[in-house]
Amino acid sequence: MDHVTIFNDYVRRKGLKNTSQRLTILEAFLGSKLHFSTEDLYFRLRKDHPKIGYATVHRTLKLFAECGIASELDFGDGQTRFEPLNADQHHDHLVCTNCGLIIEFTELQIEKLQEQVAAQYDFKIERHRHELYGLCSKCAKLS
Amino acid sequence: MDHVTIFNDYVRRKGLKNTSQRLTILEAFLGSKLHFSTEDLYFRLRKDHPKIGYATVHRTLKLFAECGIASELDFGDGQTRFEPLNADQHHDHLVCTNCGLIIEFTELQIEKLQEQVAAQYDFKIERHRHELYGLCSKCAKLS
DNA sequence: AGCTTTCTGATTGTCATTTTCAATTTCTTC
DNA sequence: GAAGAAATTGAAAATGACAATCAGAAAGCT
Repeated sequence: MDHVTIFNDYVRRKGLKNTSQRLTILEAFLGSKLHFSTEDLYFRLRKDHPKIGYATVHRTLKLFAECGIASELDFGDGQTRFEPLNADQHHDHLVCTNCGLIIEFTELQIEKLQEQVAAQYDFKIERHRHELYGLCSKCAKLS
Repeated sequence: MDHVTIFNDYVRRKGLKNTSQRLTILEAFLGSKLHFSTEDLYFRLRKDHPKIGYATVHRTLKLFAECGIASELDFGDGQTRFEPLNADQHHDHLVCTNCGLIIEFTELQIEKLQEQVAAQYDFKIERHRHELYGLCSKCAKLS
């Protein structure tokens, strides 16, 4: 089931409406580079769709997160970022504190160990956040 | 070396001053329950020290983080929390999304795997954030 | 004690995000 | 297709945590 279908189902189920803005934002969202902020997407949309307001972009991205096709990222710089979410493959992030580069990584061992930790405390994990902050290869060499 | 000594050394080294407010806040900080916000500590101090302002509490907690006796926690609810930091033992957190309970955990295996992931990308980790969100034992039973 | 520097606390500023609200659009039901 | 109820939009204002400002107060060196 692709992102568009999931979104449409969600809209129908919740009694929401299909608007041209939502469709436009959805397309831009899917065709976007990863890890963008509301502002990023707003300015990108502005070229072809100058009438779409910031609030609408913001509300629609929250809607995407709600229905499970986007995940919200918070790298602690005061800006929420979004990325399209694929149900089947989870990943976490390395964040360069110097140049802002973001690398995605997958480590199944860590995921398993997390589950073990949670089990130890009789805790039911809904989601997690795992980010490694530091210097990327290039920035480490410069300093 | 205890927290008070570290702080005093830092103050001396940086040419800062020892004030009664800083001492008061340091004592409250060390005697505090874990994972509190600036606001929490401010209101707690207010009972015995009504003259200490919010800004001073805020600046002093940042100072603690700077000199390494506190760590700043961000659980994504829009409030920065603080906890006294012990140099020798790192831990991460389980956060109950229902009741707000916070459990600390340590898992050396995960720390090691993190290092391996970083090495793979030639990345130099400065710090990390690892949080598991979900339902604690009690809240899982209620729902 | 005098003097320079830092600190304090009330207030104001900042900035991303969220809410408001009137006008518009969607979508069901005749 | 038109009418009406309900949701949506976009501009603007509100919110809220955090950071900065600044005049008066305190610290600490000589």
